[in-house]
Amino acid sequence: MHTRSLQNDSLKGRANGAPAVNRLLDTLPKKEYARLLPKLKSVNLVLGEVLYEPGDLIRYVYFPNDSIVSLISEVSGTSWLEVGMVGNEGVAGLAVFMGVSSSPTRALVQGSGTAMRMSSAAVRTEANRLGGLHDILHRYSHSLLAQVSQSSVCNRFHLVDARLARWLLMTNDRLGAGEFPLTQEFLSNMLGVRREGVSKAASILQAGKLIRYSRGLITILNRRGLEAKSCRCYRIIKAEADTYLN
Amino acid sequence: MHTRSLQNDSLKGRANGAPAVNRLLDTLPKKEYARLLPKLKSVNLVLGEVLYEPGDLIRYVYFPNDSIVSLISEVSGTSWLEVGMVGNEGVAGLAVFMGVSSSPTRALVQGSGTAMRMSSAAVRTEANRLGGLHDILHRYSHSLLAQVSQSSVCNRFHLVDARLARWLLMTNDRLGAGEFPLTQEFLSNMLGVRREGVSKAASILQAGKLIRYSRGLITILNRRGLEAKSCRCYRIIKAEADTYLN
DNA sequence: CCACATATGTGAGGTAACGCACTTAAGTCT
DNA sequence: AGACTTAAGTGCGTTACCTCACATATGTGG
Repeated sequence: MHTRSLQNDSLKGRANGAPAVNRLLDTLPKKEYARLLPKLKSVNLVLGEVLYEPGDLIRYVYFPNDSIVSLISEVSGTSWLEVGMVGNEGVAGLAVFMGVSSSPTRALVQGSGTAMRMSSAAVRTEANRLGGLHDILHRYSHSLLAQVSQSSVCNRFHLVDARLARWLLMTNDRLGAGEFPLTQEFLSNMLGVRREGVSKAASILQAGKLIRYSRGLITILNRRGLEAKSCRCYRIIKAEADTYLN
Repeated sequence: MHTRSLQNDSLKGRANGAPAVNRLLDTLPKKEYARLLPKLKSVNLVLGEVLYEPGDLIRYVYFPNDSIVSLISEVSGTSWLEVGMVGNEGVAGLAVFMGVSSSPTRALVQGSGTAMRMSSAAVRTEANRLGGLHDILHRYSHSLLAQVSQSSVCNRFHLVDARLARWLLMTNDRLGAGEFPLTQEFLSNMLGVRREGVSKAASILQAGKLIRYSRGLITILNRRGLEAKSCRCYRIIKAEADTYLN
């Protein structure tokens, strides 16, 4: 739809100079990681890029470092909703590990950055080998299911400004940066509300000095405040994502 | 909350005399099934029974035959929402297979019937053995994630009567029976709407001669009509659940 | 600098669902 | 039979969000 080319300032606003690494891969024993390394390739993901469409053969699986991938579902051709968010705590393309070659959701790059890419064939091989990667992918699967479940509840019950706050916090956690390019139009597809609804919600957050935004660039001014404004879902999802990594 | 004891007429209204079996276990090669059999025990699940609470240690994993288990999430102490439904196409307690000992959702028996029960310890052993069960549980994980994702979208966008129609169809598919005991109060917790909302939606369906209900007993009168009334989400979820079983 | 595209703000009218307070109906218990 | 409990229907004011139709910015390219 709008896979528009976007700014190449993906590193702008990075919180610190430390290179972000995929935390899931980072849990692996050195030996196992060394074995996987030849199969991993670092790639740049750009905002708006589609990694795979629903039903498409998934060619690669992506372990984000400082990028973010949104898993989104379509409804009736016009509306969209993000059902899951994947950052350095996880992997996009889990279906392949599960022995399925496609996914019913679309994987859309929602935050520019780098990711480690592995071919689906290599992932399938790894899926048939017990060990560290196998185990951590299992635990991540559970974590992702928990995230999607909690988001489902959140999308059903909570007000748009609270959900926007949660979403910004989750993005901030994964992107590392406190400033990122995102239009309200884009956000409306993530939250499953009209653009005008995002406008209103964003105004509320800006009025509270929690964020600042202008023409597709959002800056987080007050994380604490955002956490207070967001629903408990943020903490619940974060807790689940943090603990599975041990 | 209301774990009220319920009627023992769980077999009433069964569509046909054929004993329902868990389709997931049914895909296993005879040899593997024979190996698992000693670890499986047939148990009766009764409407309202809680198999595990959020955070609880999960002791057993359940492969429903003709029973149904709802996975539900709590919001702010008062509201509930079903995030997933498990029948003979799946298993309740997948977290154990994923190497996690508890789940953030509550597993509530939503349709009485039998299930095959396996201890968590046995499941953990099986999880570390590649083979048929391992593979099918992988594919089921993907299917469940798809279901939860699609439900999330559905809960966000679709009208209560369409969602009720979908829910009744999904229950009908899993329970086999065209008649089942369920109060509107119970349904309101599944759909995440007020009891009055269920009352209104159910009236609409009854006015269209699609269902009949009275004091906690619902009868499906016109499946075709229900399918027309429900949103496309029903077909999408069903397709995903049917194909993963090959 | 000016046209133009894109991003955002706003207001009016509509609606599905909520919250609340009831009533009505259908079983159950003694 | 009568009291009681539980299930379900109804009406009303409120609300968050939607739909639609604009107005107003803020960049960008010729």
